Amino acid sequence: MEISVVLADGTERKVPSGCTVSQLAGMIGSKLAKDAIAAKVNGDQVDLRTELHQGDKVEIITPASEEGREILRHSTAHVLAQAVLDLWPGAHFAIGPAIADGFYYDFELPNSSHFTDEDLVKIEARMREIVSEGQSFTRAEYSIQEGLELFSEQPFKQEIIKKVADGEVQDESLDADESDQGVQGSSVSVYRNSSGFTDLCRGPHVPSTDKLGSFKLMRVAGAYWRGNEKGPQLQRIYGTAWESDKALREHLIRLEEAEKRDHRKIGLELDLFHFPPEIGGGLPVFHPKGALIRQIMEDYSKKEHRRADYQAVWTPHIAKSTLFETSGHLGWYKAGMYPPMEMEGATYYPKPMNCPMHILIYKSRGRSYKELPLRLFELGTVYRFERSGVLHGLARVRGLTQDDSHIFCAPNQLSAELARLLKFVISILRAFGLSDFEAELATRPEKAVGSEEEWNQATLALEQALITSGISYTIAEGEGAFYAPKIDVHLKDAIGRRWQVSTLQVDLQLPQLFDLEFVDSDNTRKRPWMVHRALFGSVERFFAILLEHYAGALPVWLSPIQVSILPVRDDHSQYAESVASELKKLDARVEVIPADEPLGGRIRRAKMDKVPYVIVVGDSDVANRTVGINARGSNAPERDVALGDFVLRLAPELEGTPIGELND
RNA sequence: GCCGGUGUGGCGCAGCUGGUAGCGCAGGCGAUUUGUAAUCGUCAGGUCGUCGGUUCGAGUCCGACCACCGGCUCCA
Repeated sequence: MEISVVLADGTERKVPSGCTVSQLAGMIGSKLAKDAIAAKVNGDQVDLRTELHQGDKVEIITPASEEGREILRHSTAHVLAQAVLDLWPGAHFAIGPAIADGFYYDFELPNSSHFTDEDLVKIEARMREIVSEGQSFTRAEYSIQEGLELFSEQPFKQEIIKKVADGEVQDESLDADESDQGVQGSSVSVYRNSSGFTDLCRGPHVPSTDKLGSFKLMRVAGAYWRGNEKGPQLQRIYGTAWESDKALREHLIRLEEAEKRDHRKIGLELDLFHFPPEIGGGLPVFHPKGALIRQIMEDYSKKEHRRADYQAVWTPHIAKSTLFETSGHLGWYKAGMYPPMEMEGATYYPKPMNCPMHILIYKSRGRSYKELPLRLFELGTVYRFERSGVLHGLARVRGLTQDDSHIFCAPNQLSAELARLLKFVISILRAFGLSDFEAELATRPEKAVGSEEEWNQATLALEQALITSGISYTIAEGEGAFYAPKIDVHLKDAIGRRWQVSTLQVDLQLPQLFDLEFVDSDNTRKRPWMVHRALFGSVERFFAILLEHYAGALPVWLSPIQVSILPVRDDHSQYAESVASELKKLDARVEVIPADEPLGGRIRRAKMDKVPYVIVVGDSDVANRTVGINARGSNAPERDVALGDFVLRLAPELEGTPIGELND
């Protein structure tokens, strides 16, 4: 008896009935048979041992593919669990999914002991033994009851099984980690190795551990069970796994490259900022070059906001508790606020957000519909009491400056305003050379103020704006701020990392809490809607993103020093100065480095400072009014370029900042 | 905040099982005047994160705290 199956390329193939995926792979080619680790049959991932049926669409999965690597990583996570359970009898294991570039597994060790870095070495050695033993992975199905018995010593596995069995959650509402764990409706699937190690798992897995091996355990970390801070804290081991040693090596090199881009490291090397412990964690000081870059960013932001009809305002850093009581911050955001200060019988708090202050400006007098949308803008510095463990260079600090604005508009203006705003966001981010965006629409969280209907209204307006703008977005259920749904704009930097930058929030609460109103054209009083928005997110975080995106080599217009001029000998310094003053006419930031050190050393230093143009001038340049140009990123100097030509070349780069695209 | 790790001159590091700190770069000074990624010499600089403890003696051992790194949770 023969059946026919359809291969990935669409061709049909006759195979004997009862044929497995693995056998099919063998018929297609011996290399494929060797490489195959799993397959996709009619869209579902399955093991190689799976029997084929008439009409099945079959796609063989090999390691060097996204799906293949995911399976490798998942299987390697199982080997990790097996190794840990071997080495720590009585250990409990929880979940162990594949993640980007690798995998992890969560454990609870006996006597609440912890893994150390040395343990990783031992575990990895044990894992390599398991791999070399070539243990097979075999799938089996059990009833819920059998599953509970099988894992009677494993409370976390039991919890996973029970949670679904009790109907407490629907399968589709499980988060990705848990839905990988092999519980579906009334049965559980488990994978058993030939050694006897058994894990709850949906699969598929590689047929045998000897398909694995290009992996490395990276680190241990604490992780809460089910992400619940109040629940038990487990010991998580992270690892990375690849289809080949070469791919593994390349990944490790990529990590090293990423490390070199770390803004904290670059900040130190380029002398931009630091975090004095004397001041306190998460509170940076900006050195002259860093402050200059900041200033350029801020100046650009201010200019563009003016062009987009925002009005600059300025507000203080602290306010009485009553303000934050009215705004609700003391009710909802107290944990994020710095502790209060008592003064003359009043209690003052450093502001965690600028909105209440901007609202007071709105309220300072009656407002007419003619003024709306009213856009108040401030580079507002706020203080947030971030928990010590979350601080991360400039990307997560306790004192930050937001390019913050609050827009007050009539309800019927909202969607046009949001669409305009998204366009503005994109134009600003693009001006900084960032172009890979994705938005997230964050909806009502569990803990929220305001009625469901209001939330729906606001969320709808945001979604409408997203659709109009054409920017791709996903919905983040329940991720909104307590007072408002929001659009968060994420961007991808040069090496593919995601950062959250801009945020747009439609707030229906604060206008009510502060009883805001405007007089409409029909002479009735109406409540405005309010939009909170920050485009950089925070100046500090955006600064960090730029440094990492450009690996410190900022575009010319953002570079603190744009041109270094190096006279070859002392007697060229007069000419060097004249070149400098020529460039300064263009507002270029120029330095002349005197010839009291050999040229090679001075060039090296300027290059390491990532100066965009290193100019060398010597005898022939003095004679002919030329320069030697070393452009950043090029290792071939250009000699004898006419000074005038260099000026023409530099001028547009100094401008750098594209004019914003907003002109409605 | 929680789990693991780290903390030696401005920066990068060495300092073995406890016997009172070294190197390179950077910095000062002097010499060198140099055509494309490190000129030579010389000088100075550290109560080894802080506080407490063990010890005849602690950078080395113990404890607490602070800061940082990697995660978790949270978030601009």
